[in-house]
Amino acid sequence: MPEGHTIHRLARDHKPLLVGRPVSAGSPQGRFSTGAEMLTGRVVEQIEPYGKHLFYGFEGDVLLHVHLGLYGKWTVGTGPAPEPRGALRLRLVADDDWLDLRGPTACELFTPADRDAVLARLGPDPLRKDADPDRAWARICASRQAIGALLMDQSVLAGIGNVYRAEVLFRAGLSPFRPGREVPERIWELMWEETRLLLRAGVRAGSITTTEREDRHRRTGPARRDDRTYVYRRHGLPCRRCGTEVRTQLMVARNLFWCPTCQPA
DNA sequence: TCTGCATGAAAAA
DNA sequence: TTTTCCTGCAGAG
Repeated sequence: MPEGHTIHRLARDHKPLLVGRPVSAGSPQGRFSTGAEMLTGRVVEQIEPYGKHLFYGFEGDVLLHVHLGLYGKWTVGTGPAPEPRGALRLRLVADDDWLDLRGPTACELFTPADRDAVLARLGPDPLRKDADPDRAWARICASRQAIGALLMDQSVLAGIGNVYRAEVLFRAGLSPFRPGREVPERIWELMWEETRLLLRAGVRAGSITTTEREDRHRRTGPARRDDRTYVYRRHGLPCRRCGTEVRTQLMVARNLFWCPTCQPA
C-alpha cells in the first residue's frame, strides 16, 4: 500500500540487497531500456526515501527515481529470477538477488539536480529525522483550504495518502472540512505526533493499522474488511467510538471518510 | 470466475 | 476534468 510507510520500508529492505554491489539492469517491457543500460555495471551507493519518492544513488552521480503511484510494486527474490511475465518495467540483479518493478508512475534516470528539484517541492516527511514540522504548519495556518485537502498535498506534508489522511483526522477529532487557518496549533502539534507514530508503526508492520488493540476487538458493527482503521473505507458502518454512521465524500479526487460526531464541523 | 474499486500523481484534453 | 500507468483484492454470484 504505497503511502510513505511503504516507501521507507522498501528503502530499508532494499539496502542490504543493493548497496555496495554492482547491478545488472534490464527492462523486459522496454519502457526503461535506455535507463537500464545506463545502470548496468554501476555500484549502488545509497537508497534514500522521501515522502512517496525513492532515490537509488549509483556511482557516478547517476540516480534512479522511482514513484510507485497507485499500482507500482517491487517484488524481490533470491536465486534464479523467474521468466519475465507481463509488464516488467525494471529488473535489477545484484549477486544472487533480483528486484522486479512493475507499474510505477515514475521510473527514470535523475541527476542530483533533478532530485533536488523534486525535494524542493515536497513538504516535511514525518518519517525523516530531519523533518521540520514548522514548514508544514506555516502552510496550514495560512490557508483557507480544508485540512483534509492540505494533508493530501505533498508540498505541505510528504508521505501522507488517503488512508492516513482519514485516520489522522479521526484520531485528532478534527473535521476534514475545517480550513487550515482555523486549526488550533495544539491540534496540529497532536496531529504531527500522531502522524509520525502511525507512519512508524506502518514501516514496522509493513501495512497500515491505525486502531488501538482494544478498539480492534470492540466492534460496533459488522466489520466489512477488518479492524485496522477507524473510518477509512467504513462508509455506512457505525463509528467504532460512538456508533454514528461513517460518512464519505470526494475530496481532492479521493474518497474521504469521517465520523460527523467524533469530528464535528 | 467475474467485476469493480483501490494507497497517487502527472499528462492530456 | 479525464486518462493513464498496472496489479491485487474483496465481494458477488
